[in-house]
Amino acid sequence: MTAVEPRFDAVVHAPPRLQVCGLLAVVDTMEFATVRDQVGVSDSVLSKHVKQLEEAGYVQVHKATRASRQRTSLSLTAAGRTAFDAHVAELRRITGG
Amino acid sequence: MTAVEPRFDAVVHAPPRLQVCGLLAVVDTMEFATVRDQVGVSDSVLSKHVKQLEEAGYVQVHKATRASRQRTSLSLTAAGRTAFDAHVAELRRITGG
DNA sequence: TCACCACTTTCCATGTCGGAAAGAGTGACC
DNA sequence: GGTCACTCTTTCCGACATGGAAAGTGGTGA
Repeated sequence: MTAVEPRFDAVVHAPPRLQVCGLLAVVDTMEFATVRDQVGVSDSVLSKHVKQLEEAGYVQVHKATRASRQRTSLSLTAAGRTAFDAHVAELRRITGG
Repeated sequence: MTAVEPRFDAVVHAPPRLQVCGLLAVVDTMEFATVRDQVGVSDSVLSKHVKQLEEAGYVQVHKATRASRQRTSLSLTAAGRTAFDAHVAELRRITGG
């Protein structure tokens, strides 16, 4: 088991973003609408949180036209995975792993 | 391993309060000053967070005069332990246990 | 061109947060 | 009794985060 350096990350910690990261951590990619439904927030709220994750360099947004419909898919970047893993490690440390 | 029902708790989730709960979860009691130093916040900030935990019924505040000094010790209540455990379970669920 | 879809952005009202500083309660000391 | 020190508490404040509603944007098809 590789030890990740525990590191608290406020961008990741906010509930909706923690959920987004948690979802993206176990898949290569997930569609915007799917994430929105899983997290249970509105379009605008998810869009704003995704923007923050994107600006932090944690999430990559990929827009594509699929089946003649605009589809946005999200994925964790390497930095995002690192930050998420480090934050989870910190949560475990705090909560007594 | 008893399964605690995962339940997100905003009162517990805030970083300083999560740390306080994490500390109190592994001891019977801890002094205010010790918690303050461990968490790394000022008196006023800790006082305010403790108040929130107290009002939620999660932390019990016990004031005593020890060695001719006022000493306040904190401890988790049963409700506090339940809420903390449930929140930790929810964090594990979100972050992929 | 117009309607539509899938987000984005703006606007706004509310809530939270921490720092600084004043306040309060208790015991010690003279 | 009065003053001081210690240990929190409370108040005041500005900064920032958050979500809902609604308007806006860009691409697509009729």
